[in-house]
Amino acid sequence: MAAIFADIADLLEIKGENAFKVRAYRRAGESIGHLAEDVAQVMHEGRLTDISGVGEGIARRIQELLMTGRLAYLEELRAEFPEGVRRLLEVPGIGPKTAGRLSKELGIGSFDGLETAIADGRVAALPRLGAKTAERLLAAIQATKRRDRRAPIGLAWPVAQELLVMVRRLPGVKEVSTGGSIRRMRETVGDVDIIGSSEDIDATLDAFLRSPGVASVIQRDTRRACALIAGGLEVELRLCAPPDFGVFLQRHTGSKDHNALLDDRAGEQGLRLTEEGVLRLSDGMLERFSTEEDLYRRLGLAFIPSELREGQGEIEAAASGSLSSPVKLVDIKGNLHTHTTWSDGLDSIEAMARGCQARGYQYVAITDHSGGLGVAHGLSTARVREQVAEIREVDRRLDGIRVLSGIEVDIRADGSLDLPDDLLAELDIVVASVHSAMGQDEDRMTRRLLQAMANPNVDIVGHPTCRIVGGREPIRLDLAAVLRAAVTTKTALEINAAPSRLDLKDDLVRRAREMGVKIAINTDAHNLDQLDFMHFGVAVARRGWCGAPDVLNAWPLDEVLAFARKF
DNA sequence: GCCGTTTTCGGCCCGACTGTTTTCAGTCG
Repeated sequence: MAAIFADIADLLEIKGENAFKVRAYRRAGESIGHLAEDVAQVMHEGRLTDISGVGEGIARRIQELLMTGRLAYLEELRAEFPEGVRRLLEVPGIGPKTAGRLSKELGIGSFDGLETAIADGRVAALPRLGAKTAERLLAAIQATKRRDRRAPIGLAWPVAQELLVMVRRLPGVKEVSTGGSIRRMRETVGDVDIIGSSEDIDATLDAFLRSPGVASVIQRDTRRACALIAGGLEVELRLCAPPDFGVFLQRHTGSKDHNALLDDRAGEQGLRLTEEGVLRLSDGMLERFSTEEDLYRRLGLAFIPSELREGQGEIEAAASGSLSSPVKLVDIKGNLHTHTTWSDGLDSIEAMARGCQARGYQYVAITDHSGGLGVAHGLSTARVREQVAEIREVDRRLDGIRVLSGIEVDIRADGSLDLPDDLLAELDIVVASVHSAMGQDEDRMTRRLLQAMANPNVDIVGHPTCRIVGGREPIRLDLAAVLRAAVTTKTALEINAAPSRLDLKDDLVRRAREMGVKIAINTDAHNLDQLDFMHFGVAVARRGWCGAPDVLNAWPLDEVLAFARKF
């Protein structure tokens, strides 16, 4: 439904409709996409217009969609343009106006059609579109065609950390931070934004563009440099004067929605936010802020952590003082999903346990695969018992960390588990996960998960939706039913911190949390290095508004074990 | 099309850049 409203917004924009009407549809779509509950439920309870950005008109559209599965309005809009116009918007340099003219005047609705029209000169002949623009568009189409999709955070984040170190050493630099979507820890990023302050902006930008990591320069402005770095990631460095860093960083962290709402709030207070500072409309004075904390305070708000800045109620919460502190990496006391050489991991039980100890954890559960997963050398009943003996032995030998016995037991296609109940009952922690028959329909898949959760030995559902970021769609689930069952059966749902999974994803985490579901943030590490994935999972939990009390492995060990016993 | 302890009508973020113009429309972030 969110995609449908985004579709409508694009088409209205191409059509040249009132820009605010366009924005209304777009905002409504985003609200629905982030909704923490089922839209149908909201409709049945007559609360559609409670959704921010949804009024009478859009509520009617939602209703039509839910009742009939279709939307006449969208179909009419689509009929006005060649199919595929929206794709033209993906080409940098083509906005709604150009897309509208290309489709209306030349009947273009595809990249290929546009390429042909550029080649035979029809594009350059349009008023206000010269030969130079046509040439630029041709290059842009070709780039778009072979463009890699957004970079996964797992790839971009380490690069950003290296860039921060590099930029910090450049001449003139005072402060440096990531900005944009990478600072908000979205699961994918379009580019890596680095935001800094410098006493000599020109010199810093020059030095940046000359540094060895920079492969080619895309653009250089007075306060901004954009470059491709080795590996193909695009990096944008933006700089301001040191006294303005707070406002500058805030502006360039976004999100767009968050900033727009913050602008509204500033407007209500007779202020206007700019890149340089806060403009008092009463006397035209500019207030400058070197820290974000001071800026938010000036607007009467508690500080809003960057991961929460998506325009999804965080400003209201910060205003009313109800924004609770999100969980931090240092709150994490253990890791409840790890693999070793006993199944498909690369390091021993002892090595993984020591690795967790080195990361400051108080406990770790060793959870290798069960037998059904042939490819992963899953453990049979006999091998589980052998492994438990070794786990107990390592636990005795190591001081300062508790090593728990566990398993990642496979949930079979029929919902039964891959190991007998009496064996599972002997283990400290049981993670149950789906690894096969992922194409099942919603009904069957939901029953499969509910059956697994109903088993009192199951403590955590691993990677609950089985999605792969940029790779595999999530399994089909009645999520509301799964969340309800998680509460009643005292089963935690996992945030799998592996950056390729990040499953549950942020908006589902928020929904789960609101229903009182406990979350376990686990690395699912298959080697020592992957133990460092934890912070990605913590970021997802923060984006899902989880505090430490919501996170099972932020609890002391005795409470975790009590939860697992389901008292 | 949405929204409201300044408003139920009149607002809704904005500055920089680019190419095509000769003062500005369109795109981008």
